[in-house]
Amino acid sequence: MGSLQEENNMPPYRDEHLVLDFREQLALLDSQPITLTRKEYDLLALLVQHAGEIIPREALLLRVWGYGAEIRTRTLDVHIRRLRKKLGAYADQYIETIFGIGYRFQPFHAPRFFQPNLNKPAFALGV
Amino acid sequence: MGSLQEENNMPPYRDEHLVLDFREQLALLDSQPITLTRKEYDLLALLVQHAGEIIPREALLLRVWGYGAEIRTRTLDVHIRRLRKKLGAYADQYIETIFGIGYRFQPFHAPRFFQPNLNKPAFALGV
DNA sequence: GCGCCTTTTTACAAAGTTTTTACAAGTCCG
DNA sequence: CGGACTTGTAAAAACTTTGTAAAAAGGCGC
Repeated sequence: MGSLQEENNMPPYRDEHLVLDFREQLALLDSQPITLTRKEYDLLALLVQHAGEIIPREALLLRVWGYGAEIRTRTLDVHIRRLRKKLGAYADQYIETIFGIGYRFQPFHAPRFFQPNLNKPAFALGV
Repeated sequence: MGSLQEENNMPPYRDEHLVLDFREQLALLDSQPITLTRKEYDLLALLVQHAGEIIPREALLLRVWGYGAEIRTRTLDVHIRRLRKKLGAYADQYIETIFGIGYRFQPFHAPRFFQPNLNKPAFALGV
C-alpha cells in the first residue's frame, strides 16, 4: 500500500511553474500548493523523475500499482486525467500522451528541440 | 508508560491564542487554562513541538502510546477529537488532518500554505 | 468495594480516494 | 473513408480512512 517514495532523497524538481518536492511529497504550481492524493503523487513523481523520457503504460502500471501485464484497467488514464486537471493551464505542456505506448513528462520550457541522450535507454523503465 | 515530557526544557510555545508550557505541562487558550489529561497533553505537545510538520499516525502511536505498527486502534482519533474540542473555535486551524498519513499542528496565523523547508526531513519522526 | 476520572474499544456515519463502467473521441493504417 | 484499437471523460460503485457518540474497561484514592 505504501507510497513509492518512502525513502526518496532526490533533490526537488523545479521549473518555471512547477516544484515537486520528493521529500515532502508536496507540489507547488506557480507557488501554490496543489494537493495530490497518494496515487496521483506517485504517478507524477515517477513521470517527473524521468522527465523527457517516454514511460510505457505497462511500466507505470507496474511501478505505481504493482500490476502485471495481464491486468486490464483504466485507472491509469483516470489518474492522468486528474493530474492534468490539477496542473491546470500547463497540463498539456507537461504531460504528453504517446499514443500506443505511454506518457511523457516534459519540463516547462524544455529545450525547443529535445536532444536525445544516446546513453540512455530509448524508453525509461523498459518492461 | 510515563509522560513523554518528563524532562522537557523547551521554551514554551506561544502564538496569538495558545500557550503550551512544556515544563509546567500547562496550556492556555486565550489566557484561560485548559485542562488536558496526560495523553491529551502528550499528544498535543508532540504535535506542537513539530509545528508545521506532518506527523504520521504511526509515529504518533509509537511516541505517545508505544504502539508498534501491528496494533490497530482508534484511540488516536479519539484523542485528536478531544483535543480539538478543547481547542474550541481554533481547532481546525490548529490541527490538520493529512488524509492517509497523519496530522499536523499549524501555528496560528501560519502562512496559509506552509513553505517547505528543504533542509528538513520529509516527515517529522519518520517511521 | 465504590465513585470518579481517564483511556480504549466498538459500532456506525461521514468524508475522501481509487477503480470500474460506459461511452465519446482520437489515432493508425488498410 | 472505415474499422480496429487506444485514450479521454464523467459518473457510479467500491473501497479506505477518519470522525463521532456511546459503552466498556482501566486506574486511583478513599
